[in-house]
Amino acid sequence: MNNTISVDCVIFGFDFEKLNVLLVDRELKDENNGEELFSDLTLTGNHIFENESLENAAARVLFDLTGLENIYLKQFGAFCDPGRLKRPNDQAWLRASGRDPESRIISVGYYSLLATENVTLKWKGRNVKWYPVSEVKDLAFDHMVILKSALQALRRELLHEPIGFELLPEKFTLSQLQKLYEVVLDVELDKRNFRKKIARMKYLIALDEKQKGVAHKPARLYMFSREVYEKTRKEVLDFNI
Amino acid sequence: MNNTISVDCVIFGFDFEKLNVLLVDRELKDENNGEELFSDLTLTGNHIFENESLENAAARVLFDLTGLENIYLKQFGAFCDPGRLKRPNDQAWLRASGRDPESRIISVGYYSLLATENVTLKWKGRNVKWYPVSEVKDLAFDHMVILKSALQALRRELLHEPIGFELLPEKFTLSQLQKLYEVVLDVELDKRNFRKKIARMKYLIALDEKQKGVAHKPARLYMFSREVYEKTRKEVLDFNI
DNA sequence: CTTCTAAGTGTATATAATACAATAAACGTA
DNA sequence: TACGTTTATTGTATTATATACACTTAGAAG
Repeated sequence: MNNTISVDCVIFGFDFEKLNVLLVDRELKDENNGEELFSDLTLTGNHIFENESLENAAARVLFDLTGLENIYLKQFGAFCDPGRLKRPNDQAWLRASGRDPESRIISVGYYSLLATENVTLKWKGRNVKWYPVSEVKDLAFDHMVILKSALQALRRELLHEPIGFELLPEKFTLSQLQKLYEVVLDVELDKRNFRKKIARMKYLIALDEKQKGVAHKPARLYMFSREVYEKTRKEVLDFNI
Repeated sequence: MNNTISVDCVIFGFDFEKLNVLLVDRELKDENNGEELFSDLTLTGNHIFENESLENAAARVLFDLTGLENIYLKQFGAFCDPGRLKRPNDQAWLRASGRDPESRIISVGYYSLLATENVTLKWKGRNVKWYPVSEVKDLAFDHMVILKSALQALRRELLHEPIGFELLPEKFTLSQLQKLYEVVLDVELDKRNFRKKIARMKYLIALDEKQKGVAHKPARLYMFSREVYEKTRKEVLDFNI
């Protein structure tokens, strides 16, 4: 019973319109006739090596898939699916792939945040694509449970920590930031009230720079200052029971 | 390489004065001369059985230790300590106990909440005691990291969900509830403002019953109604960035 | 009946949340 | 070059919540 622990990465990307998640189309074809045995979607995961930290394993999975390093990664839970690999589709895949059916017991979930704009993905031959989170209906194994848990954790985090910037390019407009909150939290926000609120975040730096090439009044660009954030961060203790 | 996954339970108890945690004094004596080889403190943990869910394993650890069931349990993280069992004290224990030094890689942390008043603990021969959280300075393995993480998770949770009641007996006074918040969050709260705030929680039910045997004006007793909570729970979405 | 102790309660002020609409800047096109 | 289209930007009035603060009351003990 080897390799009982894996990490699964829920890689979120924002494209200014919707929240996406990176999924692997795990299609498998018959070696003889090329017939597609089945096709389904999974999160990206991998086993952890001996003497490798969980965090490292997650970063490795992300790097292997995208070639990106120093990406925001947050652990959001450990999962064990008693019914894992028990579903017909998964069993078919097991038979076809020759994997050990008992090879995965526990998986530790990490979500990571990317601006899709920033990413030129190196797929290394795997069939990987962005899918709008709102349209993902079914995933292999218990990955749907894991995805929902990741989304819940992301929402929670977004409400209390300045992690939205991880989903945006370095320079962004306030409307883009607002849209990000609206999309992730699935709410509509008033433009003026939103700006009043974020005006209090000192770590949001207004640049002397504007959007270019847009067919309307160009928006001012802003950036996030981690330095200012670290300095002005007060111990968050709202006591809003 | 078997049994690579364990759960560790951080068992919090509240005694109306301070927050306590249940720790095992892992003292080990020489079989020949009865000399104490060392003594240190650990959280309570155990390996997970095959085909056992993480949640079940945590509940089992709690039950084995205390004889209690249906206790509030919350997963707060997965940990892997690369330096685990590398410290001199832990190595001494390893040699003395004859355990496999590689036997634990990952541990999944759960915290549980108890009113110490409610508990008559069945130690099953183990050397287990309540320790004030604020006085715990050093634990074996990476258990100090895990305890700090549990406390952080508990604080976060306490601010947003009605879990404080899990740390109180069924009937309690408002002053006890306030003290609980003060102790766990390490703040001082104004009595009147606190009561104004919790007056909004409909699931806090005032009973027609008072404290007895106290040498001052007796306080009214309250209880928590899970039913009312479930019904009146609005999707918490403060958008307090 | 006096003392001791913690329980219980209200008001004024400051801060934050919400609801709501007109003007400005860039581009494309007639 | 005037006009239409599109999104950016800004303020005020109202309501709700947060905070600061001190006296009276009920029971027990002596």
